[in-house]
Amino acid sequence: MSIPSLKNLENIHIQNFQDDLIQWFKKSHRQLPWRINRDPYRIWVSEIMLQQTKVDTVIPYFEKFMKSFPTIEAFAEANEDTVLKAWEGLGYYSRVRNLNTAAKEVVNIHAGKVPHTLDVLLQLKGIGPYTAGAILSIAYGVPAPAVDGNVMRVLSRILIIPDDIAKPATRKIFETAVKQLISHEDPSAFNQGLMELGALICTPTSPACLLCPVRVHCHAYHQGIEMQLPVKSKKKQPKKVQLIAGILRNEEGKILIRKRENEGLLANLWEFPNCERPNQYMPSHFILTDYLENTHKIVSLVQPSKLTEVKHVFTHLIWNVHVHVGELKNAVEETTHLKLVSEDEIAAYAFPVAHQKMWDSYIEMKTKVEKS
DNA sequence: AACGCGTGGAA
DNA sequence: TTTCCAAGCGT
Repeated sequence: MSIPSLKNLENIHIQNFQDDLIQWFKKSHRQLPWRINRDPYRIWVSEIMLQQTKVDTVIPYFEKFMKSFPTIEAFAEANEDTVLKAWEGLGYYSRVRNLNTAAKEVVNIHAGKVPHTLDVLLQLKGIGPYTAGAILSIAYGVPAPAVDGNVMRVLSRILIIPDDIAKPATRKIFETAVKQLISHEDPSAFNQGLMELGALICTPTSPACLLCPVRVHCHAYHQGIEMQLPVKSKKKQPKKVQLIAGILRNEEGKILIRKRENEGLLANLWEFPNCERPNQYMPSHFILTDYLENTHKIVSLVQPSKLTEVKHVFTHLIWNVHVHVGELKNAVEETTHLKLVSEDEIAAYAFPVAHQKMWDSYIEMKTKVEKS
Protein backbone atom coordinates (compact mmCIF):
# COMPACT_ATOMS: atom_id res chain seq x y z
CA MET A 1 0.00 0.00 0.00
CA SER A 2 2.75 2.37 -1.00
CA ILE A 3 0.37 4.35 -3.20
CA PRO A 4 -0.11 7.84 -1.68
CA SER A 5 -3.57 8.22 -3.26
CA LEU A 6 -4.79 5.24 -1.24
CA LYS A 7 -3.82 6.53 2.21
CA ASN A 8 -7.48 6.52 3.30
CA LEU A 9 -7.80 2.78 2.72
CA GLU A 10 -6.54 2.14 6.23
CA ASN A 11 -9.38 4.25 7.62
CA ILE A 12 -12.07 2.06 6.07
CA HIS A 13 -13.74 -0.60 8.23
CA ILE A 14 -13.67 -3.16 5.46
CA GLN A 15 -16.07 -5.72 6.94
CA ASN A 16 -18.74 -3.12 7.64
CA PHE A 17 -18.24 -1.49 4.26
CA GLN A 18 -18.71 -4.80 2.47
CA ASP A 19 -21.78 -5.67 4.54
CA ASP A 20 -23.43 -2.28 4.02
CA LEU A 21 -22.78 -2.31 0.28
CA ILE A 22 -23.83 -5.91 -0.33
CA GLN A 23 -26.93 -5.68 1.85
CA TRP A 24 -28.02 -2.56 -0.03
CA PHE A 25 -27.34 -4.16 -3.40
CA LYS A 26 -29.33 -7.28 -2.61
CA LYS A 27 -32.26 -5.19 -1.41
CA SER A 28 -32.22 -2.38 -3.96
CA HIS A 29 -30.74 -3.60 -7.22
CA ARG A 30 -32.72 -3.32 -10.44
CA GLN A 31 -34.24 -6.37 -12.08
CA LEU A 32 -32.33 -6.58 -15.33
CA PRO A 33 -32.55 -9.26 -18.01
CA TRP A 34 -28.92 -10.28 -17.56
CA ARG A 35 -29.48 -10.81 -13.86
CA ILE A 36 -31.96 -13.69 -14.14
CA ASN A 37 -29.14 -16.26 -13.90
CA ARG A 38 -25.33 -16.56 -13.99
CA ASP A 39 -24.94 -17.92 -17.50
CA PRO A 40 -21.42 -16.72 -18.39
CA TYR A 41 -22.43 -16.22 -22.02
CA ARG A 42 -25.27 -13.88 -21.05
CA ILE A 43 -23.06 -12.01 -18.57
CA TRP A 44 -20.42 -11.64 -21.26
CA VAL A 45 -22.83 -10.29 -23.88
CA SER A 46 -24.35 -7.86 -21.39
CA GLU A 47 -20.94 -6.53 -20.33
CA ILE A 48 -19.92 -5.89 -23.94
CA MET A 49 -23.21 -4.13 -24.68
CA LEU A 50 -22.89 -2.03 -21.51
CA GLN A 51 -19.48 -0.66 -22.45
CA GLN A 52 -19.96 3.11 -22.72
CA THR A 53 -23.70 2.51 -23.09
CA LYS A 54 -26.63 3.17 -20.75
CA VAL A 55 -28.68 0.37 -19.21
CA ASP A 56 -31.95 1.69 -20.69
CA THR A 57 -30.44 1.62 -24.16
CA VAL A 58 -29.07 -1.88 -23.76
CA ILE A 59 -32.16 -3.67 -22.41
CA PRO A 60 -34.14 -4.02 -25.69
CA TYR A 61 -31.00 -4.96 -27.63
CA PHE A 62 -30.10 -7.60 -25.06
CA GLU A 63 -33.58 -9.15 -25.09
CA LYS A 64 -33.65 -9.35 -28.88
CA PHE A 65 -30.06 -10.60 -29.03
CA MET A 66 -30.83 -13.48 -26.68
CA LYS A 67 -33.88 -14.48 -28.71
CA SER A 68 -31.79 -14.50 -31.89
CA PHE A 69 -28.73 -16.15 -30.29
CA PRO A 70 -29.83 -18.05 -27.16
CA THR A 71 -26.53 -19.88 -26.77
CA ILE A 72 -22.90 -19.16 -27.48
CA GLU A 73 -23.03 -21.90 -30.13
CA ALA A 74 -25.90 -20.18 -31.92
CA PHE A 75 -24.07 -16.87 -31.82
CA ALA A 76 -20.78 -18.38 -32.98
CA GLU A 77 -22.53 -19.83 -36.04
CA ALA A 78 -23.92 -16.46 -37.12
CA ASN A 79 -22.07 -14.51 -39.79
CA GLU A 80 -20.83 -10.97 -39.40
CA ASP A 81 -23.58 -9.27 -41.38
CA THR A 82 -26.17 -10.94 -39.18
CA VAL A 83 -24.56 -9.91 -35.90
CA LEU A 84 -23.98 -6.36 -37.15
CA LYS A 85 -27.69 -6.13 -37.94
CA ALA A 86 -28.44 -7.23 -34.37
CA TRP A 87 -26.13 -4.44 -33.15
CA GLU A 88 -27.50 -1.78 -35.52
CA GLY A 89 -28.00 1.47 -33.62
CA LEU A 90 -26.00 0.44 -30.54
CA GLY A 91 -22.74 2.00 -31.72
CA TYR A 92 -19.11 0.96 -31.31
CA TYR A 93 -19.66 -1.79 -33.83
CA SER A 94 -16.24 -3.40 -33.41
CA ARG A 95 -17.62 -4.66 -30.10
CA VAL A 96 -19.91 -7.15 -31.81
CA ARG A 97 -17.35 -8.13 -34.45
CA ASN A 98 -14.82 -8.85 -31.70
CA LEU A 99 -17.47 -10.63 -29.64
CA ASN A 100 -18.31 -12.87 -32.60
CA THR A 101 -14.64 -13.64 -33.20
CA ALA A 102 -14.13 -14.44 -29.53
CA ALA A 103 -17.26 -16.60 -29.33
CA LYS A 104 -16.10 -18.71 -32.28
CA GLU A 105 -12.80 -19.17 -30.44
CA VAL A 106 -14.52 -20.22 -27.21
CA VAL A 107 -16.70 -22.72 -29.06
CA ASN A 108 -13.89 -24.16 -31.18
CA ILE A 109 -11.01 -24.09 -28.69
CA HIS A 110 -12.63 -24.11 -25.25
CA ALA A 111 -15.52 -26.49 -25.99
CA GLY A 112 -18.03 -23.67 -25.64
CA LYS A 113 -17.07 -22.95 -22.03
CA VAL A 114 -16.37 -19.28 -21.29
CA PRO A 115 -12.89 -19.17 -19.68
CA HIS A 116 -12.74 -18.63 -15.93
CA THR A 117 -9.17 -17.40 -15.55
CA LEU A 118 -7.93 -13.85 -16.04
CA ASP A 119 -5.12 -14.55 -18.49
CA VAL A 120 -7.26 -16.67 -20.82
CA LEU A 121 -10.13 -14.18 -20.77
CA LEU A 122 -7.80 -11.30 -21.60
CA GLN A 123 -6.64 -13.05 -24.75
CA LEU A 124 -10.15 -12.93 -26.21
CA LYS A 125 -10.94 -10.05 -28.58
CA GLY A 126 -12.93 -7.32 -26.88
CA ILE A 127 -12.29 -8.49 -23.33
CA GLY A 128 -10.12 -6.06 -21.38
CA PRO A 129 -9.37 -5.69 -17.67
CA TYR A 130 -12.85 -4.48 -16.75
CA THR A 131 -14.85 -7.07 -18.69
CA ALA A 132 -12.60 -9.91 -17.56
CA GLY A 133 -13.11 -8.89 -13.94
CA ALA A 134 -16.85 -8.57 -14.44
CA ILE A 135 -17.17 -12.05 -15.96
CA LEU A 136 -14.93 -13.59 -13.28
CA SER A 137 -16.80 -12.05 -10.38
CA ILE A 138 -20.39 -12.08 -11.64
CA ALA A 139 -20.46 -15.37 -13.54
CA TYR A 140 -17.92 -17.38 -11.51
CA GLY A 141 -17.77 -15.72 -8.09
CA VAL A 142 -14.03 -15.02 -8.34
CA PRO A 143 -12.84 -12.03 -6.23
CA ALA A 144 -11.38 -10.05 -9.15
CA PRO A 145 -11.61 -6.25 -9.50
CA ALA A 146 -13.93 -4.88 -12.21
CA VAL A 147 -13.09 -1.20 -12.41
CA ASP A 148 -15.31 0.89 -14.67
CA GLY A 149 -16.28 4.55 -14.65
CA ASN A 150 -18.81 3.98 -11.85
CA VAL A 151 -16.30 2.27 -9.60
CA MET A 152 -13.74 5.01 -10.13
CA ARG A 153 -16.29 7.71 -9.36
CA VAL A 154 -17.61 5.97 -6.23
CA LEU A 155 -14.20 5.08 -4.82
CA SER A 156 -12.67 8.42 -5.71
CA ARG A 157 -15.24 9.91 -3.35
CA ILE A 158 -15.16 7.30 -0.60
CA LEU A 159 -11.35 7.33 -0.43
CA ILE A 160 -10.74 10.85 -1.80
CA ILE A 161 -8.55 9.65 -4.64
CA PRO A 162 -7.50 12.77 -6.56
CA ASP A 163 -5.98 11.10 -9.63
CA ASP A 164 -7.36 12.00 -13.08
CA ILE A 165 -9.71 9.14 -14.01
CA ALA A 166 -9.39 10.04 -17.69
CA LYS A 167 -5.77 8.84 -17.61
CA PRO A 168 -5.27 5.16 -18.46
CA ALA A 169 -2.75 4.61 -15.67
CA THR A 170 -5.26 5.66 -13.02
CA ARG A 171 -7.38 2.52 -13.39
CA LYS A 172 -4.60 0.47 -11.78
CA ILE A 173 -4.76 2.55 -8.61
CA PHE A 174 -8.45 1.74 -8.28
CA GLU A 175 -7.79 -1.94 -8.97
CA THR A 176 -5.37 -1.93 -6.06
CA ALA A 177 -8.06 -0.40 -3.87
CA VAL A 178 -10.72 -2.92 -4.94
CA LYS A 179 -8.38 -5.85 -4.30
CA GLN A 180 -8.15 -4.66 -0.68
CA LEU A 181 -11.85 -3.98 -0.30
CA ILE A 182 -13.58 -6.74 -2.25
CA SER A 183 -15.67 -9.32 -0.42
CA HIS A 184 -14.44 -12.89 -0.83
CA GLU A 185 -17.81 -14.20 0.32
CA ASP A 186 -19.73 -12.46 -2.48
CA PRO A 187 -17.48 -10.82 -5.08
CA SER A 188 -20.42 -10.60 -7.50
CA ALA A 189 -22.66 -8.56 -5.21
CA PHE A 190 -19.70 -6.42 -4.15
CA ASN A 191 -18.63 -5.46 -7.67
CA GLN A 192 -22.15 -5.01 -8.92
CA GLY A 193 -22.97 -3.08 -5.75
CA LEU A 194 -20.23 -0.54 -6.47
CA MET A 195 -21.51 -0.10 -10.03
CA GLU A 196 -25.18 0.00 -9.05
CA LEU A 197 -24.35 2.59 -6.40
CA GLY A 198 -22.64 4.71 -9.04
CA ALA A 199 -25.61 4.38 -11.37
CA LEU A 200 -28.38 5.06 -8.83
CA ILE A 201 -26.94 7.05 -5.91
CA CYS A 202 -23.38 8.23 -6.38
CA THR A 203 -24.11 9.88 -9.74
CA PRO A 204 -21.73 12.25 -11.56
CA THR A 205 -23.34 15.66 -11.01
CA SER A 206 -25.69 15.34 -8.03
CA PRO A 207 -24.93 12.40 -5.75
CA ALA A 208 -27.77 11.48 -3.39
CA CYS A 209 -25.57 11.20 -0.34
CA LEU A 210 -28.50 11.19 2.11
CA LEU A 211 -29.73 7.96 0.50
CA CYS A 212 -26.29 6.38 0.31
CA PRO A 213 -25.90 3.07 2.17
CA VAL A 214 -22.15 3.62 2.63
CA ARG A 215 -22.01 7.33 3.44
CA VAL A 216 -20.67 6.59 6.91
CA HIS A 217 -17.59 5.23 5.13
CA CYS A 218 -17.28 8.12 2.66
CA HIS A 219 -14.42 10.54 3.28
CA ALA A 220 -15.57 13.01 0.63
CA TYR A 221 -19.03 13.16 2.19
CA HIS A 222 -17.60 13.85 5.63
CA GLN A 223 -15.51 16.69 4.21
CA GLY A 224 -18.33 17.96 1.98
CA ILE A 225 -16.24 17.67 -1.18
CA GLU A 226 -18.14 14.95 -3.03
CA MET A 227 -19.04 17.37 -5.84
CA GLN A 228 -15.37 17.99 -6.57
CA LEU A 229 -14.68 14.33 -7.28
CA PRO A 230 -13.74 12.54 -9.37
CA VAL A 231 -11.07 14.60 -11.11
CA LYS A 232 -11.53 14.10 -14.84
CA SER A 233 -9.73 15.97 -17.60
CA LYS A 234 -11.71 17.09 -20.63
CA LYS A 235 -11.59 15.58 -24.07
CA LYS A 236 -10.80 17.58 -27.15
CA GLN A 237 -13.42 18.94 -29.53
CA PRO A 238 -14.75 16.74 -32.35
CA LYS A 239 -13.52 17.45 -35.88
CA LYS A 240 -16.04 18.60 -38.49
CA VAL A 241 -16.34 16.68 -41.76
CA GLN A 242 -18.38 17.72 -44.80
CA LEU A 243 -19.84 14.80 -46.77
CA ILE A 244 -21.87 14.49 -49.95
CA ALA A 245 -24.06 11.41 -50.30
CA GLY A 246 -26.31 10.11 -53.05
CA ILE A 247 -29.43 7.97 -52.91
CA LEU A 248 -29.26 6.54 -56.41
CA ARG A 249 -32.01 4.58 -58.21
CA ASN A 250 -31.84 2.58 -61.40
CA GLU A 251 -34.71 2.14 -63.85
CA GLU A 252 -36.04 -0.84 -61.90
CA GLY A 253 -36.28 1.29 -58.81
CA LYS A 254 -33.40 -0.44 -57.05
CA ILE A 255 -31.13 1.53 -54.72
CA LEU A 256 -27.34 1.49 -54.78
CA ILE A 257 -25.65 0.67 -51.47
CA ARG A 258 -22.09 -0.24 -50.58
CA LYS A 259 -20.23 -1.85 -47.70
CA ARG A 260 -17.75 0.25 -45.72
CA GLU A 261 -14.12 -0.68 -45.13
CA ASN A 262 -13.42 -3.55 -42.75
CA GLU A 263 -11.66 -1.32 -40.24
CA GLY A 264 -12.10 2.14 -38.80
CA LEU A 265 -15.28 4.14 -38.43
CA LEU A 266 -18.49 2.08 -38.78
CA ALA A 267 -16.47 -0.79 -40.20
CA ASN A 268 -18.37 -3.22 -42.46
CA LEU A 269 -21.67 -1.44 -42.16
CA TRP A 270 -23.65 -0.55 -45.29
CA GLU A 271 -24.15 2.98 -46.56
CA PHE A 272 -25.26 5.13 -49.44
CA PRO A 273 -22.33 6.12 -51.68
CA ASN A 274 -20.70 9.29 -50.43
CA CYS A 275 -17.49 11.30 -50.50
CA GLU A 276 -15.84 14.03 -48.53
CA ARG A 277 -16.26 17.58 -49.78
CA PRO A 278 -12.84 18.97 -50.70
CA ASN A 279 -13.88 22.63 -50.93
CA GLN A 280 -16.81 24.98 -50.72
CA TYR A 281 -16.64 26.37 -54.23
CA MET A 282 -18.02 23.61 -56.44
CA PRO A 283 -21.68 22.55 -56.29
CA SER A 284 -21.98 19.35 -54.32
CA HIS A 285 -23.84 17.40 -57.03
CA PHE A 286 -20.91 17.97 -59.43
CA ILE A 287 -18.44 16.71 -56.86
CA LEU A 288 -20.52 13.62 -56.20
CA THR A 289 -20.97 12.88 -59.92
CA ASP A 290 -17.21 13.04 -60.50
CA TYR A 291 -16.56 10.86 -57.48
CA LEU A 292 -19.04 8.19 -58.59
CA GLU A 293 -17.49 8.02 -62.06
CA ASN A 294 -13.96 7.80 -60.74
CA THR A 295 -14.61 5.39 -57.89
CA HIS A 296 -17.37 3.08 -59.12
CA LYS A 297 -17.50 3.82 -62.89
CA ILE A 298 -21.06 4.96 -62.39
CA VAL A 299 -22.83 7.22 -64.84
CA SER A 300 -25.52 8.98 -62.98
CA LEU A 301 -27.76 12.00 -63.07
CA VAL A 302 -27.48 13.55 -59.66
CA GLN A 303 -30.12 16.15 -59.08
CA PRO A 304 -28.70 19.53 -58.11
CA SER A 305 -31.37 20.14 -55.51
CA LYS A 306 -30.41 18.71 -52.18
CA LEU A 307 -32.83 16.19 -50.73
CA THR A 308 -31.81 17.10 -47.20
CA GLU A 309 -28.91 17.98 -44.95
CA VAL A 310 -28.06 15.50 -42.21
CA LYS A 311 -26.01 16.46 -39.18
CA HIS A 312 -24.68 13.60 -37.12
CA VAL A 313 -22.51 13.94 -34.03
CA PHE A 314 -20.02 11.23 -33.06
CA THR A 315 -17.78 11.28 -30.01
CA HIS A 316 -14.75 12.42 -31.96
CA LEU A 317 -16.21 13.97 -35.13
CA ILE A 318 -19.23 15.67 -36.67
CA TRP A 319 -20.65 14.76 -40.05
CA ASN A 320 -22.52 17.31 -42.07
CA VAL A 321 -23.97 15.44 -45.04
CA HIS A 322 -25.48 17.01 -48.14
CA VAL A 323 -27.83 14.33 -49.45
CA HIS A 324 -28.82 14.21 -53.11
CA VAL A 325 -31.05 11.87 -55.05
CA GLY A 326 -29.98 10.62 -58.47
CA GLU A 327 -30.73 8.36 -61.35
CA LEU A 328 -28.36 5.59 -62.46
CA LYS A 329 -27.91 5.73 -66.22
CA ASN A 330 -25.69 2.68 -66.76
CA ALA A 331 -25.66 -0.91 -65.57
CA VAL A 332 -23.71 -1.34 -62.35
CA GLU A 333 -21.64 -4.46 -61.79
CA GLU A 334 -22.54 -5.75 -58.34
CA THR A 335 -19.82 -7.04 -56.03
CA THR A 336 -19.63 -8.18 -52.42
CA HIS A 337 -19.29 -4.52 -51.45
CA LEU A 338 -21.60 -2.88 -54.00
CA LYS A 339 -25.23 -3.89 -54.34
CA LEU A 340 -28.50 -2.86 -55.93
CA VAL A 341 -31.41 -3.61 -53.62
CA SER A 342 -35.10 -2.90 -53.63
CA GLU A 343 -36.50 -0.41 -51.15
CA ASP A 344 -37.94 -3.24 -49.08
CA GLU A 345 -34.58 -5.00 -48.89
CA ILE A 346 -32.84 -1.96 -47.37
CA ALA A 347 -34.07 -3.02 -43.94
CA ALA A 348 -32.12 -6.27 -44.13
CA TYR A 349 -28.78 -4.44 -44.08
CA ALA A 350 -27.08 -2.80 -41.10
CA PHE A 351 -26.76 0.96 -41.63
CA PRO A 352 -25.22 3.66 -39.43
CA VAL A 353 -27.78 5.94 -37.83
CA ALA A 354 -26.63 8.86 -39.99
CA HIS A 355 -27.54 6.90 -43.13
CA GLN A 356 -30.83 5.81 -41.59
CA LYS A 357 -31.66 9.49 -41.24
CA MET A 358 -30.94 9.98 -44.94
CA TRP A 359 -33.19 7.08 -45.86
CA ASP A 360 -35.98 8.40 -43.65
CA SER A 361 -35.81 11.74 -45.47
CA TYR A 362 -35.92 9.99 -48.83
CA ILE A 363 -39.02 7.98 -47.87
CA GLU A 364 -40.68 11.07 -46.48
CA MET A 365 -39.98 12.98 -49.68
CA LYS A 366 -41.29 10.12 -51.82
CA THR A 367 -44.48 9.90 -49.81
CA LYS A 368 -45.15 13.60 -50.31
CA VAL A 369 -44.55 13.38 -54.05
CA GLU A 370 -46.93 10.44 -54.38
CA LYS A 371 -49.65 12.31 -52.50
CA SER A 372 -49.53 15.35 -54.76
C1' DA B 1 -0.02 7.21 -23.60
C1' DA B 2 -3.10 9.10 -26.65
C1' DC B 3 -6.35 8.49 -29.84
C1' DG B 4 -10.16 6.30 -32.58
C1' DC B 5 -14.40 4.32 -32.00
C1' DG B 6 -21.44 5.52 -31.77
C1' DT B 7 -25.39 6.71 -29.84
C1' DG B 8 -29.41 8.83 -27.40
C1' DG B 9 -30.39 11.19 -23.19
C1' DA B 10 -29.63 14.12 -19.22
C1' DA B 11 -28.11 18.46 -17.11
C1' DT C 1 -27.84 25.12 -27.48
C1' DT C 2 -23.83 23.13 -25.52
C1' DT C 3 -21.66 19.88 -22.81
C1' DC C 4 -20.86 15.57 -21.05
C1' DC C 5 -21.48 11.71 -21.13
C1' DA C 6 -22.38 5.50 -19.98
C1' DA C 7 -20.84 -1.07 -16.95
C1' DG C 8 -13.95 0.18 -22.24
C1' DC C 9 -11.09 -1.82 -25.71
C1' DG C 10 -7.70 -2.02 -29.63
C1' DT C 11 -3.90 -0.02 -31.60
